[in-house]
Amino acid sequence: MPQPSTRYHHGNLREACLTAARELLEEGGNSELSLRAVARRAGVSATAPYRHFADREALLSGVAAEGYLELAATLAAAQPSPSTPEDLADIGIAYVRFALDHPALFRVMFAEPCDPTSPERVAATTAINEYLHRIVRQALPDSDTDSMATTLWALVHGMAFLHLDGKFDSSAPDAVAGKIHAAVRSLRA
Amino acid sequence: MPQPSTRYHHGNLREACLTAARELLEEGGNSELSLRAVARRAGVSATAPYRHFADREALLSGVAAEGYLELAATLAAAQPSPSTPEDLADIGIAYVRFALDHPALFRVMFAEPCDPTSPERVAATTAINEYLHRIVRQALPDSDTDSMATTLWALVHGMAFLHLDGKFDSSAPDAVAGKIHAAVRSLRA
DNA sequence: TGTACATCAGTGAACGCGCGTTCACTGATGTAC
DNA sequence: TGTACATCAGTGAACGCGCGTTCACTGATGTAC
Repeated sequence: MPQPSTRYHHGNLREACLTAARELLEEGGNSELSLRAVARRAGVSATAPYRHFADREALLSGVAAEGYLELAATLAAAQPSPSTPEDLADIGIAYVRFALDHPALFRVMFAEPCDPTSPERVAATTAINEYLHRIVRQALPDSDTDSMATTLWALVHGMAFLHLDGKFDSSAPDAVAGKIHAAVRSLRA
Repeated sequence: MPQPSTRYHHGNLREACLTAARELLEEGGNSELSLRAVARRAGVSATAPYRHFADREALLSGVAAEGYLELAATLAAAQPSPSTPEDLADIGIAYVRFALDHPALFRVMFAEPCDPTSPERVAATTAINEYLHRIVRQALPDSDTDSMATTLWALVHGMAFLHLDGKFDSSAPDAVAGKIHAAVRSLRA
Protein backbone atom coordinates (compact mmCIF):
# COMPACT_ATOMS: atom_id res chain seq x y z
CA MET A 1 0.00 0.00 0.00
CA PRO A 2 1.62 3.26 -1.11
CA GLN A 3 1.73 6.32 1.14
CA PRO A 4 -1.63 8.05 0.78
CA SER A 5 0.03 11.41 1.26
CA THR A 6 2.13 11.10 -1.86
CA ARG A 7 -0.44 9.65 -4.17
CA TYR A 8 -1.92 11.81 -6.84
CA HIS A 9 -5.15 9.86 -6.73
CA HIS A 10 -6.65 9.86 -3.32
CA GLY A 11 -8.34 6.54 -3.82
CA ASN A 12 -11.31 7.04 -1.56
CA LEU A 13 -12.07 10.71 -1.68
CA ARG A 14 -15.80 10.42 -1.44
CA GLU A 15 -15.57 8.68 1.90
CA ALA A 16 -12.80 11.01 3.02
CA CYS A 17 -14.99 14.02 2.24
CA LEU A 18 -17.88 12.65 4.24
CA THR A 19 -15.59 11.92 7.17
CA ALA A 20 -14.06 15.37 6.98
CA ALA A 21 -17.52 16.90 6.89
CA ARG A 22 -18.53 14.98 9.97
CA GLU A 23 -15.41 16.11 11.82
CA LEU A 24 -16.00 19.72 10.89
CA LEU A 25 -19.57 19.47 12.12
CA GLU A 26 -18.51 17.99 15.44
CA GLU A 27 -15.85 20.63 15.93
CA GLY A 28 -17.35 23.84 14.73
CA GLY A 29 -21.00 23.32 14.00
CA ASN A 30 -22.82 23.93 10.78
CA SER A 31 -21.20 27.24 10.06
CA GLU A 32 -17.85 25.51 9.57
CA LEU A 33 -19.14 23.17 6.93
CA SER A 34 -18.12 24.40 3.51
CA LEU A 35 -16.95 22.54 0.45
CA ARG A 36 -13.61 24.27 0.67
CA ALA A 37 -13.10 23.37 4.31
CA VAL A 38 -13.94 19.77 3.55
CA ALA A 39 -11.42 19.70 0.72
CA ARG A 40 -8.80 21.30 2.93
CA ARG A 41 -9.30 18.76 5.67
CA ALA A 42 -9.21 15.90 3.19
CA GLY A 43 -5.86 17.24 2.01
CA VAL A 44 -7.02 17.85 -1.50
CA SER A 45 -7.53 20.82 -3.81
CA ALA A 46 -10.65 22.92 -3.43
CA THR A 47 -12.18 21.53 -6.57
CA ALA A 48 -11.43 17.86 -6.14
CA PRO A 49 -14.70 17.11 -4.31
CA TYR A 50 -16.56 18.05 -7.47
CA ARG A 51 -15.49 14.70 -8.89
CA HIS A 52 -17.70 13.07 -6.25
CA PHE A 53 -20.40 15.58 -5.40
CA ALA A 54 -22.33 17.67 -7.87
CA ASP A 55 -22.36 20.61 -5.48
CA ARG A 56 -22.45 21.61 -1.87
CA GLU A 57 -26.02 20.43 -1.47
CA ALA A 58 -25.07 16.95 -2.66
CA LEU A 59 -22.35 16.72 -0.05
CA LEU A 60 -24.81 17.74 2.64
CA SER A 61 -27.25 15.10 1.48
CA GLY A 62 -24.50 12.53 1.71
CA VAL A 63 -23.73 13.55 5.27
CA ALA A 64 -27.40 13.45 6.16
CA ALA A 65 -27.79 10.00 4.65
CA GLU A 66 -24.99 8.70 6.86
CA GLY A 67 -26.66 10.35 9.81
CA TYR A 68 -29.95 8.61 9.17
CA LEU A 69 -28.25 5.24 9.16
CA GLU A 70 -26.45 6.00 12.40
CA LEU A 71 -29.61 7.20 14.04
CA ALA A 72 -31.42 4.03 13.02
CA ALA A 73 -28.61 1.90 14.42
CA THR A 74 -28.60 3.87 17.68
CA LEU A 75 -32.33 3.46 18.19
CA ALA A 76 -32.24 -0.24 17.36
CA ALA A 77 -29.37 -0.73 19.80
CA ALA A 78 -31.27 1.01 22.58
CA GLN A 79 -34.12 -1.45 22.38
CA PRO A 80 -34.14 -3.99 19.56
CA SER A 81 -37.60 -5.32 20.20
CA PRO A 82 -39.75 -2.90 22.22
CA SER A 83 -42.80 -4.46 23.78
CA THR A 84 -43.84 -2.01 26.48
CA PRO A 85 -44.32 1.74 26.79
CA GLU A 86 -41.16 1.81 28.87
CA ASP A 87 -39.23 0.28 25.99
CA LEU A 88 -40.64 3.00 23.79
CA ALA A 89 -39.42 5.61 26.25
CA ASP A 90 -35.94 4.12 26.09
CA ILE A 91 -35.96 4.55 22.34
CA GLY A 92 -37.17 8.10 22.74
CA ILE A 93 -34.33 8.81 25.13
CA ALA A 94 -31.87 7.39 22.65
CA TYR A 95 -33.31 9.68 19.96
CA VAL A 96 -32.80 12.78 22.06
CA ARG A 97 -29.40 11.66 23.24
CA PHE A 98 -28.35 11.17 19.64
CA ALA A 99 -29.39 14.76 18.91
CA LEU A 100 -27.47 16.08 21.90
CA ASP A 101 -24.41 14.00 21.06
CA HIS A 102 -24.34 15.15 17.44
CA PRO A 103 -26.06 18.52 17.41
CA ALA A 104 -24.70 19.80 14.13
CA LEU A 105 -25.28 16.52 12.34
CA PHE A 106 -28.82 16.41 13.68
CA ARG A 107 -29.45 19.87 12.29
CA VAL A 108 -28.15 18.85 8.89
CA MET A 109 -30.47 15.85 8.97
CA PHE A 110 -33.56 17.71 10.05
CA ALA A 111 -33.26 21.45 10.15
CA GLU A 112 -31.66 22.27 6.86
CA PRO A 113 -33.89 23.91 4.32
CA CYS A 114 -32.82 21.19 1.95
CA ASP A 115 -34.47 19.85 -1.11
CA PRO A 116 -37.36 17.78 0.22
CA THR A 117 -37.66 15.92 -3.05
CA SER A 118 -34.15 14.48 -2.88
CA PRO A 119 -34.59 10.70 -3.18
CA GLU A 120 -32.16 10.11 -0.34
CA ARG A 121 -34.16 12.31 1.96
CA VAL A 122 -37.51 10.88 1.00
CA ALA A 123 -36.22 7.37 1.51
CA ALA A 124 -34.87 8.27 4.93
CA THR A 125 -38.14 9.83 6.02
CA THR A 126 -40.05 6.80 4.81
CA ALA A 127 -37.71 4.48 6.66
CA ILE A 128 -38.12 6.40 9.91
CA ASN A 129 -41.88 6.32 9.54
CA GLU A 130 -41.97 2.59 8.94
CA TYR A 131 -39.73 1.99 11.91
CA LEU A 132 -41.98 4.12 14.11
CA HIS A 133 -45.09 2.32 12.99
CA ARG A 134 -43.47 -0.99 13.70
CA ILE A 135 -42.36 -0.19 17.23
CA VAL A 136 -45.67 1.46 18.10
CA ARG A 137 -47.56 -1.59 16.85
CA GLN A 138 -45.39 -3.79 19.05
CA ALA A 139 -45.34 -1.69 22.18
CA LEU A 140 -48.81 -0.16 22.07
CA PRO A 141 -50.88 -2.67 20.11
CA ASP A 142 -54.19 -1.15 21.22
CA SER A 143 -53.46 2.32 19.95
CA ASP A 144 -54.15 3.98 16.63
CA THR A 145 -50.76 3.24 15.11
CA ASP A 146 -50.72 6.09 12.65
CA SER A 147 -51.65 8.70 15.14
CA MET A 148 -49.43 7.36 17.89
CA ALA A 149 -46.38 7.10 15.62
CA THR A 150 -46.84 10.72 14.62
CA THR A 151 -47.33 11.83 18.18
CA LEU A 152 -44.33 9.93 19.45
CA TRP A 153 -42.04 11.31 16.78
CA ALA A 154 -43.21 14.86 17.34
CA LEU A 155 -42.75 14.48 21.07
CA VAL A 156 -39.17 13.29 20.98
CA HIS A 157 -38.28 15.54 18.08
CA GLY A 158 -39.55 18.55 20.00
CA MET A 159 -37.64 17.43 23.07
CA ALA A 160 -34.51 17.13 20.97
CA PHE A 161 -34.71 20.60 19.49
CA LEU A 162 -35.85 22.38 22.62
CA HIS A 163 -32.81 20.99 24.39
CA LEU A 164 -30.57 21.66 21.43
CA ASP A 165 -31.70 25.26 21.18
CA GLY A 166 -31.37 25.95 24.86
CA LYS A 167 -35.06 26.21 25.72
CA PHE A 168 -34.76 23.20 28.01
CA ASP A 169 -31.74 22.68 30.19
CA SER A 170 -29.72 19.80 28.83
CA SER A 171 -26.83 19.89 31.26
CA ALA A 172 -28.12 16.97 33.32
CA PRO A 173 -28.58 13.86 31.19
CA ASP A 174 -30.62 12.13 33.88
CA ALA A 175 -33.08 15.00 33.99
CA VAL A 176 -33.42 14.83 30.24
CA ALA A 177 -34.14 11.13 30.42
CA GLY A 178 -36.63 11.74 33.22
CA LYS A 179 -38.53 14.28 31.17
CA ILE A 180 -38.83 11.92 28.25
CA HIS A 181 -39.91 9.03 30.42
CA ALA A 182 -42.62 11.15 31.95
CA ALA A 183 -43.72 12.41 28.56
CA VAL A 184 -43.96 8.99 26.95
CA ARG A 185 -45.72 7.67 30.02
CA SER A 186 -48.43 10.27 29.57
CA LEU A 187 -49.28 8.94 26.10
CA ARG A 188 -52.34 6.74 26.07
CA ALA A 189 -54.30 5.01 23.39
CA MET B 1 -44.67 65.90 8.41
CA PRO B 2 -41.70 66.13 6.05
CA GLN B 3 -41.10 63.61 3.27
CA PRO B 4 -39.29 60.68 4.85
CA SER B 5 -37.43 60.03 1.63
CA THR B 6 -35.64 63.35 1.68
CA ARG B 7 -34.74 63.48 5.30
CA TYR B 8 -31.20 62.93 6.35
CA HIS B 9 -32.33 61.50 9.63
CA HIS B 10 -34.59 58.60 9.17
CA GLY B 11 -36.41 59.18 12.42
CA ASN B 12 -37.35 55.64 13.23
CA LEU B 13 -34.63 53.50 11.81
CA ARG B 14 -34.64 50.89 14.50
CA GLU B 15 -38.24 50.01 13.79
CA ALA B 16 -37.66 50.28 10.07
CA CYS B 17 -34.80 47.79 10.30
CA LEU B 18 -36.90 45.30 12.20
CA THR B 19 -39.70 45.65 9.68
CA ALA B 20 -37.29 45.24 6.79
CA ALA B 21 -35.82 42.17 8.43
CA ARG B 22 -39.27 40.65 8.82
CA GLU B 23 -40.08 41.31 5.18
CA LEU B 24 -36.83 39.75 4.02
CA LEU B 25 -37.54 36.70 6.13
CA GLU B 26 -41.03 36.29 4.71
CA GLU B 27 -39.78 36.68 1.17
CA GLY B 28 -36.54 34.81 1.00
CA GLY B 29 -36.05 32.89 4.19
CA ASN B 30 -33.18 33.11 6.59
CA SER B 31 -30.49 33.13 3.95
CA GLU B 32 -31.68 36.54 2.75
CA LEU B 33 -31.33 38.14 6.12
CA SER B 34 -28.15 40.18 6.24
CA LEU B 35 -27.39 43.52 7.81
CA ARG B 36 -26.66 44.95 4.41
CA ALA B 37 -29.91 43.72 2.92
CA VAL B 38 -31.80 45.19 5.82
CA ALA B 39 -30.09 48.55 5.34
CA ARG B 40 -30.79 48.44 1.62
CA ARG B 41 -34.45 47.75 2.16
CA ALA B 42 -34.72 50.48 4.77
CA GLY B 43 -33.28 52.85 2.19
CA VAL B 44 -30.26 53.68 4.24
CA SER B 45 -26.49 53.23 3.99
CA ALA B 46 -25.00 49.88 4.88
CA THR B 47 -23.59 51.16 8.12
CA ALA B 48 -26.53 53.13 9.43
CA PRO B 49 -28.03 50.17 11.32
CA TYR B 50 -24.96 50.16 13.54
CA ARG B 51 -26.41 53.22 15.26
CA HIS B 52 -29.19 50.96 16.53
CA PHE B 53 -27.77 47.47 16.68
CA ALA B 54 -24.38 46.49 18.00
CA ASP B 55 -24.01 43.82 15.33
CA ARG B 56 -25.87 41.33 13.23
CA GLU B 57 -26.63 39.16 16.23
CA ALA B 58 -28.31 42.05 18.00
CA LEU B 59 -30.58 42.65 15.04
CA LEU B 60 -31.54 38.98 15.03
CA SER B 61 -32.33 39.12 18.72
CA GLY B 62 -34.54 42.11 18.08
CA VAL B 63 -36.43 40.24 15.39
CA ALA B 64 -36.79 37.21 17.64
CA ALA B 65 -38.10 39.35 20.48
CA GLU B 66 -40.83 40.71 18.22
CA GLY B 67 -41.62 37.17 17.18
CA TYR B 68 -42.08 36.01 20.75
CA LEU B 69 -44.58 38.76 21.39
CA GLU B 70 -46.51 37.91 18.27
CA LEU B 71 -46.53 34.23 19.10
CA ALA B 72 -47.85 34.99 22.58
CA ALA B 73 -50.60 37.15 21.13
CA THR B 74 -51.53 34.49 18.59
CA LEU B 75 -51.84 31.79 21.22
CA ALA B 76 -53.85 34.00 23.54
CA ALA B 77 -56.17 34.91 20.70
CA ALA B 78 -56.75 31.25 19.85
CA GLN B 79 -58.07 30.49 23.28
CA PRO B 80 -57.84 33.19 25.96
CA SER B 81 -58.92 31.02 28.84
CA PRO B 82 -58.45 27.30 28.14
CA SER B 83 -60.37 25.02 30.45
CA THR B 84 -60.46 21.70 28.64
CA PRO B 85 -58.00 19.47 26.80
CA GLU B 86 -59.73 20.50 23.60
CA ASP B 87 -58.95 24.14 24.35
CA LEU B 88 -55.35 23.10 24.86
CA ALA B 89 -55.37 21.42 21.47
CA ASP B 90 -56.63 24.63 19.88
CA ILE B 91 -53.67 26.47 21.33
CA GLY B 92 -51.36 23.76 20.07
CA ILE B 93 -52.82 24.12 16.60
CA ALA B 94 -52.29 27.86 16.75
CA TYR B 95 -48.64 27.26 17.71
CA VAL B 96 -48.02 25.05 14.73
CA ARG B 97 -49.94 27.31 12.40
CA PHE B 98 -47.83 30.23 13.54
CA ALA B 99 -44.72 28.26 12.64
CA LEU B 100 -46.08 27.37 9.22
CA ASP B 101 -47.23 30.92 8.57
CA HIS B 102 -43.86 32.42 9.50
CA PRO B 103 -41.33 29.69 8.89
CA ALA B 104 -38.24 31.84 8.68
CA LEU B 105 -39.21 33.92 11.70
CA PHE B 106 -39.91 30.77 13.66
CA ARG B 107 -36.46 29.49 12.83
CA VAL B 108 -34.88 32.72 13.99
CA MET B 109 -36.81 32.44 17.23
CA PHE B 110 -35.98 28.82 17.92
CA ALA B 111 -33.46 27.26 15.63
CA GLU B 112 -30.71 29.79 15.49
CA PRO B 113 -27.56 28.88 17.28
CA CYS B 114 -27.90 32.17 19.07
CA ASP B 115 -26.53 33.31 22.34
CA PRO B 116 -28.65 31.51 24.94
CA THR B 117 -27.60 33.94 27.64
CA SER B 118 -29.05 36.96 25.88
CA PRO B 119 -31.44 38.56 28.41
CA GLU B 120 -34.09 38.99 25.74
CA ARG B 121 -34.00 35.30 24.92
CA VAL B 122 -34.00 34.15 28.50
CA ALA B 123 -36.94 36.39 29.28
CA ALA B 124 -38.85 35.04 26.31
CA THR B 125 -38.23 31.44 27.29
CA THR B 126 -39.31 32.15 30.84
CA ALA B 127 -42.46 33.85 29.62
CA ILE B 128 -43.39 30.91 27.41
CA ASN B 129 -42.82 28.51 30.27
CA GLU B 130 -45.00 30.49 32.65
CA TYR B 131 -47.73 30.70 30.07
CA LEU B 132 -47.58 26.94 29.50
CA HIS B 133 -47.76 26.21 33.20
CA ARG B 134 -50.74 28.48 33.53
CA ILE B 135 -52.78 26.96 30.74
CA VAL B 136 -51.93 23.41 31.79
CA ARG B 137 -53.02 24.16 35.36
CA GLN B 138 -56.32 25.49 34.03
CA ALA B 139 -57.06 22.84 31.45
CA LEU B 140 -55.58 19.78 33.12
CA PRO B 141 -55.77 20.54 36.83
CA ASP B 142 -55.17 16.93 37.85
CA SER B 143 -51.90 16.54 36.01
CA ASP B 144 -48.33 17.13 37.07
CA THR B 145 -48.10 20.66 35.76
CA ASP B 146 -44.36 20.73 35.27
CA SER B 147 -44.20 17.52 33.39
CA MET B 148 -47.30 18.19 31.33
CA ALA B 149 -46.16 21.66 30.32
CA THR B 150 -42.87 20.25 29.12
CA THR B 151 -44.57 17.44 27.26
CA LEU B 152 -47.08 19.72 25.61
CA TRP B 153 -44.44 22.15 24.41
CA ALA B 154 -42.24 19.40 23.05
CA LEU B 155 -45.19 17.85 21.28
CA VAL B 156 -46.30 20.96 19.43
CA HIS B 157 -42.74 22.12 18.86
CA GLY B 158 -41.88 18.81 17.27
CA MET B 159 -45.02 18.98 15.16
CA ALA B 160 -44.03 22.45 14.04
CA PHE B 161 -40.55 21.52 12.95
CA LEU B 162 -41.41 18.19 11.39
CA HIS B 163 -43.91 20.00 9.20
CA LEU B 164 -41.56 22.89 8.57
CA ASP B 165 -38.77 20.58 7.52
CA GLY B 166 -40.91 18.48 5.25
CA LYS B 167 -40.99 15.30 7.34
CA PHE B 168 -44.74 15.64 7.75
CA ASP B 169 -46.95 16.81 4.92
CA SER B 170 -48.18 20.28 5.67
CA SER B 171 -50.12 20.95 2.49
CA ALA B 172 -53.50 20.26 4.09
CA PRO B 173 -54.12 22.54 7.06
CA ASP B 174 -57.04 20.42 8.24
CA ALA B 175 -54.89 17.32 8.37
CA VAL B 176 -52.31 19.22 10.39
CA ALA B 177 -54.95 20.30 12.85
CA GLY B 178 -56.27 16.76 13.03
CA LYS B 179 -52.87 15.37 13.89
CA ILE B 180 -52.43 17.85 16.70
CA HIS B 181 -55.89 17.23 18.06
CA ALA B 182 -55.22 13.51 18.15
CA ALA B 183 -51.85 14.02 19.75
CA VAL B 184 -53.08 16.30 22.52
CA ARG B 185 -56.02 14.00 23.10
CA SER B 186 -53.60 11.17 23.81
CA LEU B 187 -52.01 13.08 26.68
CA ARG B 188 -53.24 11.94 30.07
CA ALA B 189 -52.37 12.83 33.60
C1' DT C 1 4.54 -8.84 -22.49
C1' DG C 2 4.45 -4.17 -24.43
C1' DT C 3 2.37 -0.39 -26.12
C1' DA C 4 -1.38 3.09 -27.57
C1' DC C 5 -4.91 5.31 -25.97
C1' DA C 6 -9.32 6.47 -23.60
C1' DT C 7 -10.86 7.50 -19.27
C1' DC C 8 -10.73 8.98 -14.82
C1' DA C 9 -9.43 11.83 -10.67
C1' DG C 10 -6.87 15.07 -9.47
C1' DT C 11 -4.61 20.42 -9.79
C1' DG C 12 -4.35 25.44 -9.47
C1' DA C 13 -5.50 29.83 -11.06
C1' DA C 14 -9.18 32.71 -11.53
C1' DC C 15 -14.08 34.62 -11.44
C1' DG C 16 -17.48 37.35 -9.05
C1' DC C 17 -20.04 37.60 -4.98
C1' DG C 18 -22.01 39.54 -0.74
C1' DC C 19 -20.89 39.79 3.62
C1' DG C 20 -19.71 42.19 8.45
C1' DT C 21 -17.30 45.69 10.09
C1' DT C 22 -14.01 50.00 10.64
C1' DC C 23 -13.18 54.58 9.90
C1' DA C 24 -13.21 59.47 9.37
C1' DC C 25 -16.62 62.28 7.94
C1' DT C 26 -20.93 65.47 7.79
C1' DG C 27 -25.58 66.98 8.10
C1' DA C 28 -29.39 67.64 11.45
C1' DT C 29 -31.13 68.32 16.02
C1' DG C 30 -31.76 70.10 20.45
C1' DT C 31 -30.27 72.54 24.49
C1' DA C 32 -28.02 76.25 27.53
C1' DC C 33 -27.47 80.80 28.01
C1' DT D 1 -35.47 85.31 20.46
C1' DG D 2 -30.88 84.21 18.72
C1' DT D 3 -26.80 81.98 18.78
C1' DA D 4 -22.91 78.59 20.08
C1' DC D 5 -22.04 74.25 20.60
C1' DA D 6 -22.44 69.34 22.00
C1' DT D 7 -24.60 65.40 20.59
C1' DC D 8 -26.71 62.38 17.66
C1' DA D 9 -27.77 59.74 13.35
C1' DG D 10 -26.59 59.41 9.21
C1' DT D 11 -22.83 58.73 4.81
C1' DG D 12 -19.57 56.46 1.74
C1' DA D 13 -15.26 54.50 0.86
C1' DA D 14 -12.57 50.85 2.08
C1' DC D 15 -10.84 46.49 4.45
C1' DG D 16 -10.31 41.57 4.28
C1' DC D 17 -12.76 37.43 4.14
C1' DG D 18 -14.20 32.83 2.59
C1' DC D 19 -17.23 31.13 -0.26
C1' DG D 20 -19.08 28.19 -4.57
C1' DT D 21 -18.01 27.36 -8.94
C1' DT D 22 -15.70 27.40 -13.86
C1' DC D 23 -12.04 26.30 -16.63
C1' DA D 24 -8.22 24.36 -19.06
C1' DC D 25 -4.92 21.45 -17.53
C1' DT D 26 -2.15 17.08 -16.15
C1' DG D 27 -0.87 12.96 -13.86
C1' DA D 28 -2.37 8.13 -13.05
C1' DT D 29 -4.94 4.10 -14.21
C1' DG D 30 -6.73 0.42 -16.77
C1' DT D 31 -7.97 -1.86 -20.98
C1' DA D 32 -7.66 -3.61 -26.00
C1' DC D 33 -4.80 -5.53 -29.09
